[in-house]
Amino acid sequence: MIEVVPNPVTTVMRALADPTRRAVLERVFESKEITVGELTIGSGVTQGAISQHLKSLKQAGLVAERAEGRNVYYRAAPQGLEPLVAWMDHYGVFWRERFQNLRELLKEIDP
Amino acid sequence: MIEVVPNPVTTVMRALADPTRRAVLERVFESKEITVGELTIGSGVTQGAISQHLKSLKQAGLVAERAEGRNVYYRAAPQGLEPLVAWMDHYGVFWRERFQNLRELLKEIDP
DNA sequence: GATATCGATTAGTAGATACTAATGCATTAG
DNA sequence: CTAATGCATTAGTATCTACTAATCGATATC
Repeated sequence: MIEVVPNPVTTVMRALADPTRRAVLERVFESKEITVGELTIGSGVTQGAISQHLKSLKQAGLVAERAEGRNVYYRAAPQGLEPLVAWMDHYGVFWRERFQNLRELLKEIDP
Repeated sequence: MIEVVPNPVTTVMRALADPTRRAVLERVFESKEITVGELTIGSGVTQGAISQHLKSLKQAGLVAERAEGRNVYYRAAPQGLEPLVAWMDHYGVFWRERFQNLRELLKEIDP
């Protein structure tokens, strides 16, 4: 089954399917902004590999970038996860399972 | 970065990353129960391929099976998506984005 | 019992993908 | 101006993956 241009769900899922890449994304999510060099440290792979992963993540719409001098700062783009949320939503799993948590959360935020 | 046994998030994401396999899962989700033969029809791939995809999905905990005679009936196992939900939950994306929808949904269910 | 059907499994293959090492291009520092 | 740093990109490689075609075991049908 050929998809000439993969649909957004596929793109996002594929981006998240690799543990190294997901680890990169998680670090981006946890920091307000982070450079490629910082991401490389402790990643276990080379700087080139990190740049490649960031490219995938950017294409998937999961991160955004800002160049400043010779550094490039990456930041999270959580809207990129929307296709995934929509997919799960459609298959119903979500609300039913998380219902209780939800209710509590709503109370906390707006009692 | 080696993961001898891939963690559950990776397993689930990988299972969902392939469009053909995801299409199979979607059909399982939409039917109460469905056989391998039925899934093969209109899938665009061979019966062998479908069996292989079902194996992945089963390993990911996304489907369950029941043999009856020479047929095997597959059904959805939505709890298999829990690792994905948990992952998204942890990175916060979920609630913030869906907040409005949520609120409405809650009202409908329990006004 | 012989034959057909269902589904899993296997071997083989083409293409994808995650990585490294090397290089190139800016930008900053000396 | 020259050297060093930060990041992207490229070419090359090993491994993984999605598929087919073929086969096998089990169950059902004739």
